[in-house]
Amino acid sequence: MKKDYIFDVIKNSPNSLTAEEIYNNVSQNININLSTVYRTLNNLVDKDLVTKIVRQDKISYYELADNEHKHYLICDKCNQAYPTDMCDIEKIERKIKRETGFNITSHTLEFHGICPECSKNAK
Amino acid sequence: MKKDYIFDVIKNSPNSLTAEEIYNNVSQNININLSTVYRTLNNLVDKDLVTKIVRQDKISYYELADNEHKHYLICDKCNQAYPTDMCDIEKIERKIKRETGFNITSHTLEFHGICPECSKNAK
DNA sequence: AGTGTACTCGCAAATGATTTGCGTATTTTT
DNA sequence: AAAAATACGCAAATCATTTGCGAGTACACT
Repeated sequence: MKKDYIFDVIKNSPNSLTAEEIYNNVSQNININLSTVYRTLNNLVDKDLVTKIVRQDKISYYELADNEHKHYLICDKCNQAYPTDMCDIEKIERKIKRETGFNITSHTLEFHGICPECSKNAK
Repeated sequence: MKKDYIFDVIKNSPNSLTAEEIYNNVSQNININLSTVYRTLNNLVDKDLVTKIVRQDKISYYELADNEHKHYLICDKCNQAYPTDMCDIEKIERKIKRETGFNITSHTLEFHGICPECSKNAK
């Protein structure tokens, strides 16, 4: 099953990948079609094995699902996403709920900037 | 100039609008083409007169630019975006910078849930 | 008024990520 | 092994957005 190849790539990647990156990677080993990658990815997401992340650039990124609540530091130079678990938004959420009555179920947070690596290279 | 019609719609709208909503609105008064709307919108964004907001649904929303730093409470029922200025992320940003060296220049934050209105209607 | 330059627009076609229909293969169930 | 269910490739469809091009319009300078 090609699903296994796709899932393996995701499991072995330290960072989130686009469907195309996954496709390129898997293609090195077997014949596969991009639509199969997308279909499989949606499948894995439905089964909560993989998390789909929609970033501001309108491209979706996929990574191994884990229960940790994470956010990303996205470097505007190299476009890499670095996960961080620092997130004290719960307080803000409580405050909003208290003051507006809006019942928050989730949030997305994305930081943009320049990663240490790119800062270094810029010099 | 059709730009004025477009800018007017944005100015007079209490909430952010999609390109299509703007197109529909302007179309009631004058003949206009969707591509003109998009072109004009990009123009206004470049001039910092209008802010473009990319939401998780991959559709862009446009609203009058103001210098206030805002975030949105997005209702998953009615899909309306309610701005909020509650945002204490600066602390988190400082912490991240201190601990990772990542130089953050901006962030995006989006809350999802059910707005009071929809909560009420659900009953 | 005449000419040149620069926008402004409409239209149709292109884009690019993602999805879908459909027919064929492959696997799983009985 | 036959039937039922999935998986897959391929080509075409989607959908928001962009772009090329050609015509129309405005402004500037002589």
